[in-house]
Amino acid sequence: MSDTKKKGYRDTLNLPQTSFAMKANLVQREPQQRKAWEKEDIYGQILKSRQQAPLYVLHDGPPYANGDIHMGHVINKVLKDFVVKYKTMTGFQCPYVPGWDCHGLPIEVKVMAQLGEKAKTMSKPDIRKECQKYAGKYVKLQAKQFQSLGIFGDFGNPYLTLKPQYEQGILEIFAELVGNGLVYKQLKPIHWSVGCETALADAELEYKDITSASIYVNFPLDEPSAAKVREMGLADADSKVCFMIWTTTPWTLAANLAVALHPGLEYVCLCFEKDGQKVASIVAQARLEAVVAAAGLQEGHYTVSPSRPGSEFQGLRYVHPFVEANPTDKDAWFAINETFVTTEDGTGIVHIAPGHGAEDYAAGMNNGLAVYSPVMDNGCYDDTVPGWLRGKSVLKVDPEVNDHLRKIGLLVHEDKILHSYPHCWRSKMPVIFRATEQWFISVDREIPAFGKSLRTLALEQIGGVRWIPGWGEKRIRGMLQSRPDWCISRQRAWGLPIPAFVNSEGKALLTKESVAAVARHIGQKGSNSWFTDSPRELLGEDFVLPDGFSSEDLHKEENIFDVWFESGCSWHSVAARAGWPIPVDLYLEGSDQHRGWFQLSLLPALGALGRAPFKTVLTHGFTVDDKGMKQSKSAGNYVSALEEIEKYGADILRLWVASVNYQEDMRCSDELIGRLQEAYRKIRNTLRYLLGNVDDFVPGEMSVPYAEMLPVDRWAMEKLQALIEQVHEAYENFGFHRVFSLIYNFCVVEMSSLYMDVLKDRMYCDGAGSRSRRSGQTAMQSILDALVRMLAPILAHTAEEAWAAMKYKSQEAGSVHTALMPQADGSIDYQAREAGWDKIMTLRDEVMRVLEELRKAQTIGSNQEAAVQIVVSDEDMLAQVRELGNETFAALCIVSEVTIEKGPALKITAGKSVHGKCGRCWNYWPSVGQNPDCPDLCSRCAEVVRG
RNA sequence: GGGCUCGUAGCUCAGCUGGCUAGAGCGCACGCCUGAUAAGCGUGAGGUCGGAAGUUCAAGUCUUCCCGGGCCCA
Repeated sequence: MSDTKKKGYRDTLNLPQTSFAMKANLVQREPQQRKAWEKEDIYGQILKSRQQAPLYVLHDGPPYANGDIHMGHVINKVLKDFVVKYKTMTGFQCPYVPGWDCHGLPIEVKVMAQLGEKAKTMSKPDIRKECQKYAGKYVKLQAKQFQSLGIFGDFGNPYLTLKPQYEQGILEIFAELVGNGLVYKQLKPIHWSVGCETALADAELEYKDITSASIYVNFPLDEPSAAKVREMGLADADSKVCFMIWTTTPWTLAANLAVALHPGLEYVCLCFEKDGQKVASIVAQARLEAVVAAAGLQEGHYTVSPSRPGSEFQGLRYVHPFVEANPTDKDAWFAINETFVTTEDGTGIVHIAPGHGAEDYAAGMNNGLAVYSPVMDNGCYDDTVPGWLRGKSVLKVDPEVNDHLRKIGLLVHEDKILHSYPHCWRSKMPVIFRATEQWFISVDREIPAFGKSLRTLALEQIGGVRWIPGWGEKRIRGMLQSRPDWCISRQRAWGLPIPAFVNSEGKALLTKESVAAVARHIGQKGSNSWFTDSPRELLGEDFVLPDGFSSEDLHKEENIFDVWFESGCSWHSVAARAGWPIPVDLYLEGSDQHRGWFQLSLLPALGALGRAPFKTVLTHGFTVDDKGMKQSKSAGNYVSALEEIEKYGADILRLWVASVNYQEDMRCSDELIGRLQEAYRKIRNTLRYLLGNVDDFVPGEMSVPYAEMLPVDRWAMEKLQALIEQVHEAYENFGFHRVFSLIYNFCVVEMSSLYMDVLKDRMYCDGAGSRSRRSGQTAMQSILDALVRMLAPILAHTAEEAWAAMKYKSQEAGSVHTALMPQADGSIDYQAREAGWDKIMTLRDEVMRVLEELRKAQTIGSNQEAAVQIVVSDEDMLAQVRELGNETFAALCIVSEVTIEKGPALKITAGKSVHGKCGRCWNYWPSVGQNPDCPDLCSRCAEVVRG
């Protein structure tokens, strides 16, 4: 056998040819691509190319500058990148300035730990410098990691909350809030971290289950009050009358100033004997059973008095169990009425310590109590408590308090309770409620300029924001309705100082003008200058001090802002400063930010401008493991983002992000991500096949107009138009997983298994320049060109690679990312032919089933060996196939021959073709052997080979 | 404990305002091809739509309860 014979006619075929490799090699190839992008400043180029275009601003929420990036970051940043790249490709100028949250406890705690003992001898500015170094390190690290995902943005000039200009922006907004009367200082119980010695924001709390003491305590009434209760007929003359309270925080009893009863609930005296003494404990009737059970009282060993409403007990006085003299300058130790008292647990009588609880505080305000908090920063009692408690840590003192109560006979019952309790996110220690002087932003004070409170404004304005998904509005509304005033002060070093001064009388200086003055100074010299410069320098020489203040008697406070206030001003410090209109177009973060950044950006913007900072808020869910459970390093079901990127490449991760519905929890594991490789390969091979078949095609001069294309090519064009429209709609609605499934299904179903397979004969075997081949190439070129552009936002690297491999493109664009999205060709009415094609495809499916039978019987191997006879009853189907023509339908089924006739029922029979096999195209056609010059070829191939 | 939210084949998703025997792709099984070849094609098997009750002529689709996730809070 000669060499040519062995090779057959292979060399005479138009086989696919392309530089676009089948093997992606993403891990090697992608970094090169990114280097090229960086070299040509792709981000700058894109913006330049859109200078005159309308603006679309996605304002980045700043991640915390700490640690490596994780899957949460990947999802968030990749989704943002989808939006930015897509919007860019629809003709918008779409800047993306990434940012980092740089101040705050996590960094300070880490740095302090690193410094160890050394920290004690260091000044605040020196510690802050260490923190700054630390933040800078992680900004660089994360920026690099984000970019390794193929994200475009102004990474050379990100926004950092520690930059002087950013800080100035925060203070400018703060000045507005001060000017609008929203900022006040007050002694108020707040969550206090004993471990970190600072106030904590709600967002800094973690809830954990712990076991606490659960105690029932008798508070004996003083004699006149006890007499009144006896007069009410509730207690015998010889019994000790008490209020029975229940608490899970015995240490707060030292700060007790009152007990609260519900005015509308019925109360009774539970009379029993304790330590030989007759006791009459007042408790809510509804809690009687529970209290009896807790106290372990046996049937017959107690009696219950008639009931009286809580309102009748108001004003009755009691003796504090162990504090001898009222430590406050206001009245204390009497019964008050409060409607927050419930009968869900306890005794229906609530011990009130206004310095140690939110409701207690409110109750204290209502009833003229002092805000008494005998606990120091370190969580130990101060000197105003009884001697046996002084200096002791409130976190450890509960057993002692209980013992003491037991000794003096007032402890009715002691138990343990397992409940969820707030802990400090950094020190992991239980948090206490403690009254301290803090700065607050009021959500209920009316703002004169707007005639409404922040809360009212917020509730109004969120209706005008587009929330995706829609329930986001419900969620934030609920939070806004119930949120307390915003405690914005922290007692730490690493942050932006609250620019308040005090004089030696304790009077605070904090006005719109003073804040604005300090803002200018800090904008120039950074926030470290607060610690190094004098008040006069900070305010500026020309600042006129208000009455009652002098430069000589002016001291700087050392509170810093809650970091949420800092990031909550980014719309001003970043977007407004860049000249972008507020509200910006889009905020896009995890759904936890309804409480965090969304809400805490909304409030400053409303307080300063009276309007929301965003038009649209899009949220995504969180990654869970493959069983739907929360991921954690300790549970071992944690997926490392960096490892995944390194293992599969960025485009696989991007494709994974696109493939899942981000509005819900996203199941994530190495295996799940790995599976996307297969989808990727299918898409890549589709592009490769199309590229390979249009390699010799010059659009324009070789193009065949749609109307003159072969039917199957028109079908492909029609499918493409439908795809373009659907993909467009999906992108516009941020439905990336719909984009993915549309494109992926198109590649698998319409292209790979049908169109590309069917067209092989024509593309490979027809004359290279034949009209029929050009018809197919015209369609393929359009499909390729559109597909690459539609994929670009998702497969950022691969689309660029394919774009580069395309010899001809529809647009003059060096990078696919500067190109525009394809638009459906309005002249192609893809819906008109749909029903007809459905019939044809249904018939094709039937043929496939019959052929499969033949294959099973080993009558044929490939479809080309078969000849098919079809009897059709459906008139419409018959008409459709006739219109298409037998030969075309045969080609569509990739069989050699088809006959079709009308009959009573659908019947398909098939067998091995009786004709000879063409040595070139492998079809079994009647024309094989008819040409004596080429006895082993069909007439078509003979013609092509002879040229 | 409260607010919001999710639960359709092994996986990722469709199933609009309730209406034929619940769909797709992947994966899987079994074949085919060897001129897209660490590719390509075909056929097939997989679901009591988390569970229970109810409304209705009719429920994956509405109501209630329960179970199990997630985020946020207490």
